[in-house]
Amino acid sequence: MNLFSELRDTVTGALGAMVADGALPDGLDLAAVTVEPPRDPAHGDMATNAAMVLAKPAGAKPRDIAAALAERLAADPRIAMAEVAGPGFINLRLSPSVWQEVVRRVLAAGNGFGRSELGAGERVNVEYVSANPTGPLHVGHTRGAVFGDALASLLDYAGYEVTREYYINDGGAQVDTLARSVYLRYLEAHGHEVAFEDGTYPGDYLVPVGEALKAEVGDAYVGTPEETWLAPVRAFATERMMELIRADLDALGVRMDVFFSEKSLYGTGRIEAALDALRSKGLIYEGVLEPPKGKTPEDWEPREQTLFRSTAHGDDVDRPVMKSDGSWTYFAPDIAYHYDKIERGFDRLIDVFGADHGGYVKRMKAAVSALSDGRVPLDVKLMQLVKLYKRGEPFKMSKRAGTFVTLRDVVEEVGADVTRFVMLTRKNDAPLDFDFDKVLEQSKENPVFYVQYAHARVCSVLRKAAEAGIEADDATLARADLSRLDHEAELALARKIAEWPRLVEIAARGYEPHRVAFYLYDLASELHSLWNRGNDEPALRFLQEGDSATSQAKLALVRATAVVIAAGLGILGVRPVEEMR
RNA sequence: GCACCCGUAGCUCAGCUGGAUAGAGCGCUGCCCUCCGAAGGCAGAGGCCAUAGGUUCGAAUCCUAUCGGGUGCGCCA
Repeated sequence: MNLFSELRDTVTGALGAMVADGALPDGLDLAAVTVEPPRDPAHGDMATNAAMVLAKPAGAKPRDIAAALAERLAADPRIAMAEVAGPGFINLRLSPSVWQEVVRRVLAAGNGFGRSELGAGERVNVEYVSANPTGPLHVGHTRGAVFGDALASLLDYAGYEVTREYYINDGGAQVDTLARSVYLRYLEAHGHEVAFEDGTYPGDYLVPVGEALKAEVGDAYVGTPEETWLAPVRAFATERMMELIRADLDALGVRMDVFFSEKSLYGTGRIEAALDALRSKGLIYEGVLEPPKGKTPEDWEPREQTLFRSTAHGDDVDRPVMKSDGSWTYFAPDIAYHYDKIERGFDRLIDVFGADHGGYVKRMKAAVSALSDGRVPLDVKLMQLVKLYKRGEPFKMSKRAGTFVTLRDVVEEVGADVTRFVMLTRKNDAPLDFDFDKVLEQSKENPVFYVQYAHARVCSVLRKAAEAGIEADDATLARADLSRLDHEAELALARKIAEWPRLVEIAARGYEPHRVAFYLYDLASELHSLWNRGNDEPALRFLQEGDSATSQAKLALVRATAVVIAAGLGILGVRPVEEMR
C-alpha cells in the first residue's frame, strides 16, 4: 500500500465531510486533487493542492478552503501538523510513527513492498530486440534489449501480466542473403576459393556455420544450382543465428517468453486474413502515391499499388502493403503480426524500436488502431543511439576496421550487471554515452558502483551486528522498537523509502524504467549521507554499543533500505552485491 | 518540403505526465577519518529552463510560431 494514496484518501475523505457539512458545494470533481512530497522538504512531508484546484468550482477563496481543510486534517492522528502556505497549499507534517511504520512494512513485505495493483492484471505484450537473424547482436540491440526487459519487469511489478516477445525477421530478402553467405562459407569449408561480393555478409561468425553445414550435409550442395540449396540452407542458417542470438541474450540475462517467426505468416493465409480484416473496414484500396516533397527519388515514377488507408487512423500518408510486382512489402507481415497479437487477447501492446524506425511508428499505430477498432493501444518506445567511448575517447563502430562491438564484447568486458544498469541511466529518447572505462570506475561518478556500494555497506553493518551478537534477521528487526528512530536524518531516509511504491507507479505509467535507476541513486545517496553523519554524531551510528534495542531499530532502517535497493535492482535485472571487491 | 525526437549550470544529464526559492554528478573553492567500508560525506560559487507569444490561481512541463541539433520519408527489413 502506498502512503501517498492513503493520504490522498484522507484528504478526499475530509473534503467529503466538508461537503456534508455544507462547507463545500456538492458535486465537486476531486480528480485533480493530488498529495505529493513537496520539492522543498522544509515545507513538510506532504503537500496537497486541494484548495487551489477546488477554489474556482466551489466559488470560494483558496486560502479559506485551505484553512478549513487543514483544521480537519490536523485532527488525524497521523498528521502532526497541517498548515496553509503560499497560494493555498496545505503542507502536512506527519508524525514520526508514520515513517517508522514504513520501515516495518518493508521488513514485513520484503520484495513485495512497492508492488502495485496499477496494472490490474491487464495483459501487456512487450516486443523488443527483434533483430534480424543474420548475425550477433551489437551494442545498439543491447540497449533495446535491456530497456525492453527492464520495462517488462517494471510492468510486472506494477501488476500487469507481461509477455516478453521477439519477432524474428526470417521472411525477407536478408535471410536469403544470409543463406548465400553461409553457402560461401560452406564452399570454403570444402576447400574452395570464394569471394564475398557486395550484398553478402563477410563476417567471421559464419565460418563455423559453413563448417556445421558441411558436417550435416557433406558435399550434397557443392556445385548445385541455387534452387536446390537456398531454402534448406536458409532454414539451417537462421536456426543457427537464432541460437547465437539466444545465447547473446542469455549472457545479458534476457529471457523471452515468445519468439515469433515472420516466416510463419507466409503461405498460411495469415497476411491475407489481416488485410481482409482491414479491407472489410474499407481501408484497403488500389492507388498511386504522391512522390515525397523536397527529396524526390531519382528513379521516381508513379505506380499503382495496394495501399492501406492509414490516414484514417492518424498517419500522414497512406502506406503500401504490396509492391508493384505483387509481393508483400515488409509492412504487410508486420500488420499480420500485430493482428495476431491483438487476437491473442492482449490489452495493450508495446514495441521497442531503434530510433531509425521513427518513421514507422504512425503507420503501425494506425494499423493496430484499425485492426482493434481502437480498443488496443500500441505504444512505441524509440531507442536512441549508444555512443561508445574508451578512455574518454569516442570510437566509431566499423566492421571493416574491426571495431564492430557486439553485445558479447560488452558483456565480457564489463559484465551483464554493469551493462544493464548503465544502459538504464538515460531515458530511452536521449542518446547514451557508454565509456568502457568509466562504467567500471569505483567512484560516486559511476551510479552502478554508488548504488551497489550502498547495498554492500548495509550488508557490512549487518555482518558487524552478527559479530557483536545482535540478532538482526528481518523478522526480529520488524519487531524492534522503531520509535527509537526519531532523528531527523533517520526519518529522511525513511521518507525516501516511502516514495518507492509511488515511484514504481509513476515509472510504470510512463514506461520509463530509467526512473528506477535514478531513484536508486537518490536512495543510495540518503544512505551514504546518514552513514557519514555517524562520524560526527555517534548517536547516529547504526551499531550502538551495549544497546541492542536501539541498534536493532537502526538496523531495521538500513535493512529496509537494502531491501528496496534489491527490489529496484531486480527490476533493472541487476544483482545486488553483498561486498565490493 | 513533411513527420517524429531533442534543446535545462562550463560539461554530462534528472526534473513526479501543471505546483512553492529548478536539482544531481563532473569540474572549481573550502572543510570532515583515533569512529560500523573516506570506494564516502558536508558546505560554497555557478541558471533569462533555445526564443517569442498564448492557456490559468500557477508553465522547464500544455498549445502556437520561430531558431538550432538528430532521425526518417513508395518496390530495405
